[in-house]
Amino acid sequence: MPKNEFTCDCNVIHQDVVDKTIKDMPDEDLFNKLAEFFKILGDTTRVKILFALDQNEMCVCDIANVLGMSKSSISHQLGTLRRSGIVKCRKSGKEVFYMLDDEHVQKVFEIGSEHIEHKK
Amino acid sequence: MPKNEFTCDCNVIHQDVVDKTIKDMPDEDLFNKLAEFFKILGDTTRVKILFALDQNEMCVCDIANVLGMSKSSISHQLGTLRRSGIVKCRKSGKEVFYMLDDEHVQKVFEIGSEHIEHKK
DNA sequence: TTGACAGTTGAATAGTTATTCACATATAAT
DNA sequence: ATTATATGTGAATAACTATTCAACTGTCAA
Repeated sequence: MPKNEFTCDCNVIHQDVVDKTIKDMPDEDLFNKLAEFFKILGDTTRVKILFALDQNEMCVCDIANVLGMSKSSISHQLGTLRRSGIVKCRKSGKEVFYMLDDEHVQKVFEIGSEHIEHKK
Repeated sequence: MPKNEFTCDCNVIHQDVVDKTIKDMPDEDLFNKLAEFFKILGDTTRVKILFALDQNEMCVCDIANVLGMSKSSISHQLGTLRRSGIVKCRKSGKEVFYMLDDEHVQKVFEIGSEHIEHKK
């Protein structure tokens, strides 16, 4: 069994499994995008915002009040969520209404909740 | 409309929506656990490990070879995944085989992939 | 036009975290 | 016993990020 000295610091122990797994691994790009998506969901504030927006579209001040946080903080997070295509917004006078823009978020939340319930 | 000066820095604009949303918000604890779960999935290395383990149980060296990373780094990440109840392991001589311990991970991956495909 | 307010944004700070390094432990083989 | 190897782990570093702060834009009303 050859040592992969250029990629890692140990021998391949189960060559067949390693080869087959490497062959079946998707592109780096997919892994990066998947991780990015979950990273966005991996923050308590953003999870709360998304949960709230799943019930009603809301303006920044409303969300700030629901979460008990500053407008600025909420606005920063909404920017992050918008840039990643998870929420979208609609302007109306001085207010900006945010809403979900991704039906997958609800599903992922459901399954995440199942995971939590299961691990109790 | 009263100013919530102790919780945020702005007025409530849509009192009805805010009240209803606050009433329907789950416990802080659920949000924290959800965010924790997604945070675990929000790292390229861990996503790759989980994808690999979804195909075969593998020892640390195998995973290190598949990902082209150091044993130590992989071991640290496996520890994180194990502590969060997403993978489990089985010892066999000098080797430790890791495998998935959560059927929700596959489902969440599927939906995450759909999200990515959808956003192209 | 002036003031008030909704929202945005860049910089700074504080906290978190992934990887590396060095070392420790455990098991198997000689 | 000794050596080699498989894995684990604490500390350190570097990179990343959430929130705050201060300033700014845009819109409405007086």
